[in-house]
Amino acid sequence: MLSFTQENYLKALQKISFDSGSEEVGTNELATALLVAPATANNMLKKLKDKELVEYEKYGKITLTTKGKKRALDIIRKHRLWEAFLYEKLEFSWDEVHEVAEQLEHIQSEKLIDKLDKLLEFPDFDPHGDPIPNKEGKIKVQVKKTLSDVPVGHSCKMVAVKNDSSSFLQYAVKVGLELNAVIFVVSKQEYDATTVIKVNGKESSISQKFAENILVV
Amino acid sequence: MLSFTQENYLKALQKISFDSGSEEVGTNELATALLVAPATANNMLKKLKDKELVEYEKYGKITLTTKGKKRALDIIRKHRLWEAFLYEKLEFSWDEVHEVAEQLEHIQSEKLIDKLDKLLEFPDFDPHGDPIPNKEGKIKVQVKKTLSDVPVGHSCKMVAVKNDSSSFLQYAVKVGLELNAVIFVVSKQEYDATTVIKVNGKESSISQKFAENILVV
DNA sequence: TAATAAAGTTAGTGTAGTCTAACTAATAAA
DNA sequence: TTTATTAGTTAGACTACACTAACTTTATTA
Repeated sequence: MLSFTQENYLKALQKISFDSGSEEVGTNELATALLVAPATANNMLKKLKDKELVEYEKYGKITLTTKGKKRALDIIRKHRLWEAFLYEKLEFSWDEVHEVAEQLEHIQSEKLIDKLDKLLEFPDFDPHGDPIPNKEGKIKVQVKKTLSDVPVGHSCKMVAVKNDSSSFLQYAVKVGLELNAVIFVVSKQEYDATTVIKVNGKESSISQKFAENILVV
Repeated sequence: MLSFTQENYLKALQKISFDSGSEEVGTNELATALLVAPATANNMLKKLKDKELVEYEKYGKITLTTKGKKRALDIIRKHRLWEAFLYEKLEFSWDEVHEVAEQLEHIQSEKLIDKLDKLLEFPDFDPHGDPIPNKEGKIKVQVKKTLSDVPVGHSCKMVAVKNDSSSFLQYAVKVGLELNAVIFVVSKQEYDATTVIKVNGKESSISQKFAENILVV
């Protein structure tokens, strides 16, 4: 049985290694992600090693074991299914789902998750466009590029965001962006790549930085 | 902010005083209900007193303050709404809802509960027939008698159970009983009040003890 | 390659919630 | 009304998770 806290450590490890594209994670990196002191993370790592959830030697890098990865993906699955539920069934907005799902992901009940999955008709992606792992931990991949890659005069469909911060999400909502929104690229500034887009007939000007955080197909 | 554990203490206090019909609760009684040692309960009581959630003097009885009672009813509200959700929307059976609701009741999000309430169309009772307090902690009462009070030859409708143990609930399911089931009292033994009932055309013989735990109108 | 900076570890503390063992107060029974 | 029983309390210890301060190892860079 894993504690709440231990589940969060596994999830953070999976998220960091996924985001960085590397299996190996450092202690400080983990501590920063979890907003704890490095000593705290170090301490927990010993326990996770005893439980054979991580591979880790003194002064070395941390990797999840197969078992650890399975558990982490299971938590991520629950998190994203709950996000989908809040968005689809309870009228939560895009930027509100994450916080509540952080709590709901720790509920222990296989039946609950299976039924939720069924109620939502087995979704492959959550409201942020992130893939929902299936029961075996398999993830559907979708080829994505960022909005900044789309040439002037072309259209695309938004499928995900790279950034979960609520300020980012709220700004996205403001310019009319939501999952599956159709975006037309009107023009692009040569100098700093500031882009004018049209969403639902409404034109907005967005920075390159913002465009790089919008994933499209 | 209350911890998980502290919420459970408040809920237990409310439940005990409701069940016994008296405001006053003893330390051992509380400890027994929570499956902890009396010393543990005593220890926690001091903290709850500091937070002005309970009234309590050394060697005296425990009562919830207005503030404590409000918090307790809020948790009970959440518990019962989740039970209703699991039963109505996720195909959980009668005897499965309690365990999962014990976890879900601690989720912190007013919006979540309001939306859940709306999704369920503002129910007054949970799947066990227990009343769901409204946002202000008000409870709808329903006049109830037990199945053992119904005379031979009469019918009644089941609205609640007095006992939540899973063995009891499973036996209830076995004889065809569920919320709103129509029960016809076929006959009653003079000696020990063993009763024969008919539910959905199926006859079963039940003990007096069992009949006393079924609430009907 | 030696000095410095960054990353990681250890030791010692604190808080929340739990326990057992030993005690005291209140209540019931002889 | 004295004694026995039950209820409640205190003291001390343990585990999980967090911290800070001081230290060690590894990596960087001058």
